[in-house]
Amino acid sequence: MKVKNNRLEALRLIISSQQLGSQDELLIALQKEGFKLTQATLSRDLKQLKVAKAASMSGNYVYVLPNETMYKRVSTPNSVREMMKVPGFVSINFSGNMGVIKTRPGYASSIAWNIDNSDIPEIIGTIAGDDTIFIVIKEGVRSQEVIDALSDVVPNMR
Amino acid sequence: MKVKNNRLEALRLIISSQQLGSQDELLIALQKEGFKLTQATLSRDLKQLKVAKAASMSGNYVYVLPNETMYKRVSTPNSVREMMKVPGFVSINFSGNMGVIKTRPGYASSIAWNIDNSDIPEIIGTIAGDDTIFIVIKEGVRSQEVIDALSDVVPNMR
DNA sequence: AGAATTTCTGCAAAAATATGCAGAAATATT
DNA sequence: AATATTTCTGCATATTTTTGCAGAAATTCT
Repeated sequence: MKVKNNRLEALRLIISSQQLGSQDELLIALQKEGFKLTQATLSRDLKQLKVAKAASMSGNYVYVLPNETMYKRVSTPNSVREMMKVPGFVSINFSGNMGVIKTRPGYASSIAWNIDNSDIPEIIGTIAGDDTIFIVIKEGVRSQEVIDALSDVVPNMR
Repeated sequence: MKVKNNRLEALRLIISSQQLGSQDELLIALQKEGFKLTQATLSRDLKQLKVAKAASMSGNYVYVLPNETMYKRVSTPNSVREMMKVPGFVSINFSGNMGVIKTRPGYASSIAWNIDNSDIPEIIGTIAGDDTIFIVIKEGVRSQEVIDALSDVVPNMR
């Protein structure tokens, strides 16, 4: 849907450049750009973009774009959490039979080496760049199984 | 003021370890810790801590702690697009949930950087060699949607 | 193309959040 | 210690945000 995507993109641009503090303000800014929508739709757009509202230095509220960091949680009994403790590890996400690990710059190949040399049957192979690792997962294996296997097998991952 | 500072600290801890989605939930968590306060006060505490509420991956809302990055603003609304004006794009093709971008030699990492930093929700990660970029596409997203999103940030895409 | 299915959106109402005000509590001043 | 000053908080209410629902628009399937 072309219109909506454009609108989301515009919204992102608006938020990344201006300090607006209510949905009404955002709404007006969007309408100034030629988009026609209600506050309800805007609320949904914001939810989809994961835009957050926080207090600013100046004592007002501002809408802010999301980033990795803000979703980090500590001490949850989740194995992904455990993996966060690996030096350089940033995040892991899945799509279909692929997994993508994000690392701090320079860490990808070292982490990928650990994975390769752990003989995890759920993983067919990996390829590493500087801060990203691609993982190809065996057909029919669920992502949670991969996460479990990774946090179990890979040495010094926790 | 001892009590308030302790409360703010506790609030921070709670938010950094749990995923709570409304002030009432936070309120309950705080009360479980022995703090006595109303929603109004909590609202003020959150404002002071600059805690933000954003959508989570799971479709709910979560309160998140602030970080530097989220207050960054760019000078002109179009600067993102400006930054993307990098020559070198050659072609793009898809297979399953993967995309492959061919570039002129040496341009891949620069274009991939632009893609990564434009926060395109349809793309969960990229990896770049010298003249090739691999892209992993979010589950359920069609290739045309990716092209649409990319054409905003990669010049000469179509 | 036409039907079936999915996504999107406005409306209206519910739910959640922010805030003016006045008194309470804490801190500073004399 | 008493008084003045600043900070904090609850109450009640205004404001803002979210959402169920039903129809519209778009997309996918036959």
